[in-house]
Amino acid sequence: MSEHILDELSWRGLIAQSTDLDALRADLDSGPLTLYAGFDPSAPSLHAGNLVPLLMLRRFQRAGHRPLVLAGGATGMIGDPRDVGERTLNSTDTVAEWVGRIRGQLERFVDFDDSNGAGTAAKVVNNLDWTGPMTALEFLRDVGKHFSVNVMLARETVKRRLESDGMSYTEFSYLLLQSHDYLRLNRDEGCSLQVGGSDQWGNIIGGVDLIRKVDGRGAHALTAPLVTDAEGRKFGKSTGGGNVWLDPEMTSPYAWYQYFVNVGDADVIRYLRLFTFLDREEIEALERDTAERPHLRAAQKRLAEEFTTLVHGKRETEQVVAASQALFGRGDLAGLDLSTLDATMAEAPTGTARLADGPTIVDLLVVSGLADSKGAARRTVKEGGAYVNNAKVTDEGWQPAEQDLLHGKWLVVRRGKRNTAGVEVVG
RNA sequence: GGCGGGUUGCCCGAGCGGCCAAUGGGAGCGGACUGUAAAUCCGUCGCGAAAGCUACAGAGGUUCGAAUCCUCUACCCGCCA
Repeated sequence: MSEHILDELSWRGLIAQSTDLDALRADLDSGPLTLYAGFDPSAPSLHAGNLVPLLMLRRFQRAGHRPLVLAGGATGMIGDPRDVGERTLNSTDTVAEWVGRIRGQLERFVDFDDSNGAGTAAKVVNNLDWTGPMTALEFLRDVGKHFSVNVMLARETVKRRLESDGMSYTEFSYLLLQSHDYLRLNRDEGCSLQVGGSDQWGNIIGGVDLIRKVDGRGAHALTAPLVTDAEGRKFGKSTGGGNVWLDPEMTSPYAWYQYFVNVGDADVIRYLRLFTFLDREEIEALERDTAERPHLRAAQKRLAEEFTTLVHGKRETEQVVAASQALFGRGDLAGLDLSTLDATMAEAPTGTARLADGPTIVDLLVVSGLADSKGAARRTVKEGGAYVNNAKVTDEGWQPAEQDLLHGKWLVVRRGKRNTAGVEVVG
């Protein structure tokens, strides 16, 4: 008998808040239970943080339960209130396009196969399907009547917003929409557990309350902690700024891998528990490795490899691992054979330059995307952070010569310790 | 609808009509240390080689000169109706 799903979630650190866990356990044990998590299209792609609840659905599915993945076609039109301020509404077209893209990503993480007859095949739903046709009067009478403004005003986010820049009625209503989703899925799909990030707790509980008030039934809620790094910063905001996106056009697989291979020691073990399916023994072994032989970065490499495979597939992962080894290994770049070099450059960010134009190191840093402007590039050189083919360049006017080109066409340009790119020299 | 307050660089936030490309903090970036880690310390932080250009919600105006004054517009906040 394998470990109970709730026990697994517990040691992985995936349980932040919950309704009665014993009651949930009893329901889980009495057969396949239907659960859901929702994902709003607030961007054209999911980001790494979204994977915590998404993978949680997968963990439940592996344990014999049935996941519903909800794409927030309706809630995405409204916007979940956040602490910082009122959101700008996205156009209907934008939301529709983003829902489509996110839906495609969601589908990759759960299993739709029902051939084993266990009744655990996943299903994707879109809350626009039931929210869209609802009239304002229906919404106010059937949903709104069950919510107390007094209670809503007491919510942390609402309080903070009222103290700062206020909040529109639109965003204030978000809770009702999500609560209604849970009610609908409870009725139509027999869904009795909603999971999400801990910032969703209030919204989830709103649904639990609504189900009890309207249908007199109990429902469960479970949240995972928001992923932050050891400094408490919101996950995915460090390293070059910006989110780490699933869409390979927005965050290349190479960049994704690099992000996770650079995770700090203080975070890596926790991330392994949150983002991978490695078992407890394996993670504990990596924890010992990190403590005893930190310079080998075994845990970081394993995390990056596992997580990249999960998101971008095995083939792509092998390529970015090879590329990373080529660029960061101690091996001499000149010793790489052409096919390895070409393959590496296919993964790394690259730019092109013409030798005839007499590009300087400053130009190379800019065309490779390593520097945002010539001024920034010049600064990098001045600060001693510029390298070509692993050799430091200190002269702003330095220009590559024919014999600098690897295999007659590549220059490997680096800014600082860990930002590397290729420049293909033509003509 | 009335009255009052606000809108500054990635974020927060200061800013006397000239000395403001704009104080300070955070983030970011580079260096030293190490391990493509953390912490720490140092440096840096609109674009441009420079002249200069673009910037302080938007549009006009006053002035030799405006982020700073005036007018209108948009958005936000508060109080009153």
